Amino acid sequence: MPAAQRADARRNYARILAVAEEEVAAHGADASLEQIARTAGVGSATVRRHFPTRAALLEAVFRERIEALAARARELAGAEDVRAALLEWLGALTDYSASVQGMATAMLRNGDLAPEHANPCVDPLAEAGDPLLRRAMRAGAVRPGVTATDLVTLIAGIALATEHHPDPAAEADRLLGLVVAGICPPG
Amino acid sequence: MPAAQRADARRNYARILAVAEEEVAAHGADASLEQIARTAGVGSATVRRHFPTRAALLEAVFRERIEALAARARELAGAEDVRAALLEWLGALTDYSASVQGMATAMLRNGDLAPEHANPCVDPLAEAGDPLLRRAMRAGAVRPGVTATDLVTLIAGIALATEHHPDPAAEADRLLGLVVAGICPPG
DNA sequence: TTGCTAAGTGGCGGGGTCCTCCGTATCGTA
DNA sequence: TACGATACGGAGGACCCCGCCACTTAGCAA
Repeated sequence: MPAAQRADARRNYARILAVAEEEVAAHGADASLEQIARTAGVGSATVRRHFPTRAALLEAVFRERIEALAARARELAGAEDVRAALLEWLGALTDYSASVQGMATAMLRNGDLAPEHANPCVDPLAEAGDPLLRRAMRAGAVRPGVTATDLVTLIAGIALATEHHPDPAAEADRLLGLVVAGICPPG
Repeated sequence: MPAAQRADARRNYARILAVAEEEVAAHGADASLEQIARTAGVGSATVRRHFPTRAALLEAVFRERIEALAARARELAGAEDVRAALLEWLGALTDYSASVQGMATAMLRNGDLAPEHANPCVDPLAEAGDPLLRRAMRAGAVRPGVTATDLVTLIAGIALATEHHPDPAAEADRLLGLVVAGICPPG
């Protein structure tokens, strides 16, 4: 039995995904599925067959990048300076979320109606960042009560909030700095 | 010369605005203009005539509330404890942004294509919060480099990021707490 | 090589939205 | 009351999402 999909199906999947990447990069998370189908040279039904929901497509589009960010977190988990390691990772996450169209939206828009049921974008990132965060907390470099999901959520929020800024990445970085340091000083 | 609009125009404006408030409260910032027109018993062109863009409609919908929040800021500007005053205002802003559908979106989606050209929702809030912030900074209660626009933007981002949470207002408050205190402790 | 079968495809139609145009009804005034 | 400017609303075009269904084609088996 052919457990795997047919060859043409796999080919179409790849074509659609490639086109979707460009289209999302150009028009954000609200890119037209119809347009993607047209550019990929397939019927719109075929797009829907491979990606039942818009969230599924966005997840696929950003999967590689998310995996790369997760890998970066694992690398940094062995760094000497735990605080610097965490901050570097947060910075990388912020840069990417703020500079790539649709990324932040994909993280925050819970495609399915599940209230908090494993967001396929936030979850892997939070899971990958968790060890980094725990190490930093154990070293006293992070205030207690903070979770990895909090950090990812905050960064996604910052990215969304700076989307219309002239230089989103720079502004997002600046805001991240404020959040890390806190609005109110030590005293 | 009738500088003012006609009586029926004023009536329609009010009807549309009232319906829009309900509709936005129910379906968020993406509420259907067509549906609003239908419920208000007017043609869709009439809606567009009074509110040329969706942003204009959202601004009108939230105008009163924004004004109320600005008034609260002016009240608090005379409070004894400057730090507490600022925090209370930020809390009020967060509560409202996170618990009312469409508010955060209205603040962040720059309707017109102007890059940073006076957002009619963020601007009045930032302006109203500015004295509060300045007083707090002068008293050393707030880290330098923070602007009122930063605060409003951050809160809007938090509100958007917690939109799909079971209890958005509570979660937003918690995240605001993290941001105020900072991720990294005093050391 | 040649059928055969089921996986895969794509076009079509329905329902919805946004937006613009333009003939018409209505208000306020002379 | 009659007129002119103001405001209205429906029609129509463009786009989009979505589900259905008849058709094509890949891949296995004889």
